[in-house]
Amino acid sequence: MSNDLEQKALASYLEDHNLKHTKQREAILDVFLDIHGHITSEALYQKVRDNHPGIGYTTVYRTMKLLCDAGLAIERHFDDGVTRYEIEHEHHDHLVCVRCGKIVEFECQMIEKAQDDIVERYGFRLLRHRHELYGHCTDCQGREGRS
Amino acid sequence: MSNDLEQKALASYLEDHNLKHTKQREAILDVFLDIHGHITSEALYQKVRDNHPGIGYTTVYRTMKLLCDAGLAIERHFDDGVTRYEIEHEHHDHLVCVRCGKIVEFECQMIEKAQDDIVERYGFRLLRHRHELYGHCTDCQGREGRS
DNA sequence: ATAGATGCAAATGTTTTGCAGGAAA
DNA sequence: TTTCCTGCAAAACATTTGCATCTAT
Repeated sequence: MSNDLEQKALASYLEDHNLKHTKQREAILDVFLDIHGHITSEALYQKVRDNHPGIGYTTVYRTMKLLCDAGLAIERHFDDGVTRYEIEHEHHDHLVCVRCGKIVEFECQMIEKAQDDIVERYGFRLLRHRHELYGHCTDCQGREGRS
Repeated sequence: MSNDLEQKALASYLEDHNLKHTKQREAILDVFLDIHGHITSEALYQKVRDNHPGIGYTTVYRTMKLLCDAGLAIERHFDDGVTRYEIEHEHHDHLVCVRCGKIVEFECQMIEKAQDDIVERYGFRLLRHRHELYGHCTDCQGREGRS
């Protein structure tokens, strides 16, 4: 098992919450961790089935929600109505190529700071934000087509 | 008719595109313009029905898409999976209260500039962006509850 | 007369839920 | 042996589409 640390984190989350450690949960976490990047529910389900044919769609959905609660995954929603998951790591936002679907992560202190100022100006208490830039990546510029 | 300017814009858009000017389209635009703010498809449909009981859900959806194409409305998607529409006006982003649903518009040159820098750094060509800050508004801070 | 619009019902696509059977503690 | 999980099928939910009918031009 190559993702030992995360498997342990999952195990202790399950234990703490009186949930059960099942082979499905272990398998889904394992497949998910090997992806790196931003995977859709559908694609993740397919990958899971490759190695574990018995696992159902429902279990993948439920398990990914569990992994989010456990702090191992993050759910993302870009502009195409499909849920994507990524491995939880330090905060960042996204650049999305609307032609090839490439997703690049970025991080900008100046923007974070500006957000804080805005939130303060309006008297809000900030919980989270969502900042996505949509455009064409280097490879896709000059191309006519779509997707 | 209080929204004369926009009705004329609609009329000329329809004419230019060989589409027909119907009482439904006129009525929906009129109701929409009187809203100000960010209205969901559902709420808009209800409002439309108040004054025009015959109009169907489908027509509201189709007409709002038309109004977007005509540059009179903008479609927004926040984090709750429901489409909202607002009157097209100068560019801005949004602050959303996750308790009461209040939506506040903001605009920040510094952020816009920072975005351009990021996009350039990654070689992207920017088409649009989406920037939403989620939190609790002044009125909702200190409240326990939800929604 | 005819291209285009409407409204209903049915379809869609994604995610969630009910439930009976199955596995972990 | 009880509690929690699983997988299937069905439901949910917001939106879209097919189609027969109707209407603006």
